[in-house]
Order: sequence, then structure tokens, then C-alpha cells
Amino acid sequence: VTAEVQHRRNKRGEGARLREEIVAAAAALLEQTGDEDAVTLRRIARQIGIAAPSIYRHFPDRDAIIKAVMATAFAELDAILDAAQRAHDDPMQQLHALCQAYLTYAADKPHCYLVAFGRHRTTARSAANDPGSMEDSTAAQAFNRLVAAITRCSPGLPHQTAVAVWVALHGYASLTTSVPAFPWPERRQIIELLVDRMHRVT
Amino acid sequence: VTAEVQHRRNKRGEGARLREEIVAAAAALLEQTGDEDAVTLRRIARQIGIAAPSIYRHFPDRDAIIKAVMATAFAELDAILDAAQRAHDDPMQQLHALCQAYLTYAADKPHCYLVAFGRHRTTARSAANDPGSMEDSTAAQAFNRLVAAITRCSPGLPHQTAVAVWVALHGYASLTTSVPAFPWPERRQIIELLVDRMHRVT
DNA sequence: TGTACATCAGTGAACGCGCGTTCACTGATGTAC
DNA sequence: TGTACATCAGTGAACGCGCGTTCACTGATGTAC
Repeated sequence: VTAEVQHRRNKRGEGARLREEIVAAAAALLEQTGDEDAVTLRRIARQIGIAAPSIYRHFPDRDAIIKAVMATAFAELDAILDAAQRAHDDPMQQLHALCQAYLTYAADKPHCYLVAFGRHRTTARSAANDPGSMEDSTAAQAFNRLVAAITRCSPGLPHQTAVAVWVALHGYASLTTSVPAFPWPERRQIIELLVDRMHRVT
Repeated sequence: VTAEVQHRRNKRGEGARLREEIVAAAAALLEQTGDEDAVTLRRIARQIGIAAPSIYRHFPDRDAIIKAVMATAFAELDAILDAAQRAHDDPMQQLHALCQAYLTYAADKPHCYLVAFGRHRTTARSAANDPGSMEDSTAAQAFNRLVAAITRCSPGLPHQTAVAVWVALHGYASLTTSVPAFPWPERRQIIELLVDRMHRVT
């Protein structure tokens, strides 16, 4: 198992293409293995069919690749949430669509999602050096959509309610991946239950 | 940095003591680093002040140590939940205490908690070989306490409601650790909100 | 149209590292006589 | 009470591995003249 594919050399000026291939391969590796540490330069290189040092033309070090993968994942999620919201006019329908899209994304790329929202180590590390880093702010951005949608639906205590909904969505997304053997209710059922009970300020 | 402490040789028949020290050191390492892969035989040995091969008197391989740490964590959590529940007679107070205890444990040992309930890789791996493994069943055990407590409080749809509560607790526990920069509500507030809205079948 | 050359995309060999694990061992200690 | 010995707890050196990263390089390709 030396190389999965033989890589075709890019043309003059198109070297940047390899950058995308590297990020895509890293994301695929992360999704397949579910292990951030399994995403090594050498495995990425092997998957693409290039030599490992070629990566250094595009990234200063391994960590930069991981960060690029995270940035891509967050951008995807954000785009999906945005699209889901725009598809409806009614605030309640928007909220439903938002939750649905959130869980669908997490189910489609479970490990990318888990690493993106659960990488305690790097968050802990980077939080010491530079608080409010990319991850935190983009996580906050995804969250702010939910806050806004929930605020539109229910007049009272929007922040706490939104936190409760987000927290439950994240918990469902995480646990269905971590403990698949459990008899989980359907996505739609849990969303209906959550939204139904949460949005009413009785 | 060769050895943190010089380890005193155990007396004849008391060799089993080292086993506990190994598990404790591994748990401490996991909690400090937040990274399962940082728990290496050599680091454990260094922390205790023994030679790395000495570990093989007590564990067949590295994986067995990690499993022992997980088993200990689950046992602790279960004992804590049990104690919280026994401290009250009223079902509603029991439920509150249970949720409180759950979140307190997760806050005290955040990384142990996260790895125990979020180790997607090993769960994925072992689920292939032996479905319904130790982790799953013990996770289910912790969960079944919640189901029982919630069932006692509310007559309708206990399973889905219990899932919603557990899922929200897990999400809160995970995200407060992963995204500490966020303006999280207090533990008590989120519990009151959850229990209050969830247990009423309107 | 031909040719020299700068540049760009990518390579192969090598480095030092920490790791899990194996092996043959050492030396203290309790026990049998 | 003394001593030989089996056993138990733990060791030091070594192995092969995959890793991130560095280095001097190769060879195709577009461009200037």
C-alpha cells in the first residue's frame, strides 16, 4: 500500500488545486477514522498519491490543515443553516427547518461535526493563547442563528430557551453517534418535542 | 525530566496496589491533557515513578488501561447518581437532584466525562466486534436512572421525554467544556428550565 | 520559429522523536526445613 | 535460630514503527528574446 492513486501533476499556475485536494482528503480521513490523530500528513499524501513533503507547499504545518478542515466544516454548516432558514417565511417553520438542517448535517458528517464542536483539547490550548478564536466565534455564529429564530417565535427569556434548544440538539447529534446501539427516537420526533415544549412560555 | 517521584517497591502480595496507581495516573493524565492519545504507557510510568514495562504485570496492553479508566469513571458517575436519588423522597426533587449530580460530575471531571460518553472511535471500533459493549451498557444504566425518575414525575411519553432531558444534559455538559468562552447560563437555571418544561405534558 | 532560462510543482532520502512491546534480568522477601 | 530457595515486584536495554519536518534536488512548462 504505497499510493492509492498516482497523482497528476498540476499545470503551471494551478498548483493551488492541490490545496483543496489536501483539505478534502483530510476531511475524508477524519470522517472515516473518527480520529483527529489519524489525520497524518503521510496518510493524506498516500490518499492523494503525492509525496508527503509536497504538502508543505500549501500548509506551514499539520495544525494548519486541521484548522482548514474545521473552517470548511463550519462554513458548510453555516451555509446549510442559512439555506434552511431562507426556505421559509413563517418563524415557526424556520425554526423547525433550522433544527432539522442542523441534525441532518451532524448525521451526514458525524465525526467532522463532533470534532468541530467537541475538540476540547485544541479549544483548551488555543483558548489560553487567543480567546474567542475562530472556532468559538463560528460556533457562536451558528448558534446566533438559532437564538434569532427562537427569539422570533417566543417572546420570553430567549437566551436561556435558545441555549436549551441548542444544547439538546448538540446532545442528540453527539450521542446518536457515540452510542448508536441506543433506541433513539427519530430526528423529527425529538425536534417536534423540543420546539413544541420550549417555545411556549407557559 | 526522568521520573516525577521515586516509587517505593510494594511488599510481597501487595503488588496489586500498583494497578490502582496506574489507573489513577491514567485518569489524571486524561483529565489534565484532555486527550486520550496523551495517555501513554511511558507517561503513566513517568508520573508514578516506575519503569514502563512494569505496567505489563497488571495490564495486557494499553487499551486495557483506558478501559479500566472508563469503567472507573462510569462506576463513579453511577454511584453519584445513586446517592443523589436516595437523598430525596419526592420524585420531582429526585429528578432535580439527579440532573444536578449529573452536571456536577461532568463539570468536576470534564475530560473523563467527554471521553467516556464521546469516544466515538473506540465505540465505533468495538461496536463492530462486540455490540452492546461495556460502555454502551453502562451508559444505558446511567440513562435508565433518568428514565425511571422522569417516568415517576410525568405520566405521558416517558421515553422520548427522558431522551430529551438526557440529551440536553449531555449537550450542556459537553459544550460548556468545549466552548467555555460562551455566556452559559448557570447549571441550576438550565436544569430548572429543562425539568419545568419537559415534565409537564400539556 | 527556435532556444535559453526562470519559475513552478513536486520528489526522495534522511533526521530525530516518542511510542508499544518484548526480553532476559535483578534483587528483595517470605517460607520450608 | 539459621539458611537455602522459590516467588514476587520491578528493571534496563533494545526492537521496529509511523510520525512531522528539513534538505537539496528534478524535471516540466511557460516566457522573453
